[in-house]
Amino acid sequence: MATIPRESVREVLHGFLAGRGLRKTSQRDAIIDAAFGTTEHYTAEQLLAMARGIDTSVSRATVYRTLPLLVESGLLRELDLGGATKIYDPNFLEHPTHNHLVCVDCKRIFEFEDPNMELLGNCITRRMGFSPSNKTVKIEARCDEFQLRGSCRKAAGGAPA
Amino acid sequence: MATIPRESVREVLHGFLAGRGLRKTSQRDAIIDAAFGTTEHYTAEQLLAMARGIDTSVSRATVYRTLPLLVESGLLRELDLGGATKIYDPNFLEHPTHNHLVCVDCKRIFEFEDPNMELLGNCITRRMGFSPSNKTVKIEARCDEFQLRGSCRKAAGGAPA
DNA sequence: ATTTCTGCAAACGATTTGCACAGGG
DNA sequence: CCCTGTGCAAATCGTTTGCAGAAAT
Repeated sequence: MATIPRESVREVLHGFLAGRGLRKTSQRDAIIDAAFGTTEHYTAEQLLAMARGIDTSVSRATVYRTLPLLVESGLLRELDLGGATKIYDPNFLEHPTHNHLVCVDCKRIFEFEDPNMELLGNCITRRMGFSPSNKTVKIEARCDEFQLRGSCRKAAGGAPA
Repeated sequence: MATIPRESVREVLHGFLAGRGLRKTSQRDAIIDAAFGTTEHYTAEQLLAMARGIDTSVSRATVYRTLPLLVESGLLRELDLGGATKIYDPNFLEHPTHNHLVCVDCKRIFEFEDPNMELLGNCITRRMGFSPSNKTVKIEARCDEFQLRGSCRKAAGGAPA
């Protein structure tokens, strides 16, 4: 669960921005560092708080304007897990094909990676006459331990919703 | 692709409402008939239009208040396909485990059903110490035909986004 | 110098809600 | 009758955007 060196992520993004004629700014750097300085999921609002911890001048608007850039760069992934707000996941760099299980009891999000799921998705897509571009699997499930004990200790690996 | 007889869907929902101490009203009936009188996907706004085609007195608020009931009854499924608005899918009655492929070229939504996907999802869930409750697979993909010809005829089976 | 960025605050759009009356049981 | 359901319009809430000044190239 090690974080990717901030430096290299920054460099990649600086290249991405340059390629689009976009500029390198201190606010964007703060947002980038905040976005990839954790392996937890976060919302736009939470990212704003984290970025402000690095540079107090970062505004909400800039966060909302920067997030789509990070997503388009391919380094950050946007998740639609059902709630009203979008959730961002910085872990696709390390685990490009992982997916999510949401516990309906405690609402925590657990990540999983499964090569069979990946292969099967590709097969189905091709069989339908398409070329795979992006696959999203969301599993909602009840925690067995929670059912038995009324509480669970699965905290490790899971992020609160 | 036949629609389930409206009558039986209505009866099931009347039972569901009664079980909760909720009442049968003409507006709810219009919304139910509209919701299950098609196999196309729709948004809340589109359902409002369809319901008004049956009973002009149906209001937007009632549609928004009724939709969660239909979803909770298990007859209607809410989809988060990435857009700003939620999409509703009345086809889970006939195909309880189907999933969706969204064409990134034409934005159309195609449904598919695959028993292996179903089994694999269950396996992964159990392996993680959970009991499956609900699985959602969304595949975004490029249409091969569109890539070659610049247009495609896959309309059949697909609903426009 | 030229353009892109930024913060602010107002605008937006889908959805939710308070209210007073209508209507089901 | 009692209590839930309804339409209307206002309120919410996450997100987007117009603007004028600030900063990067």
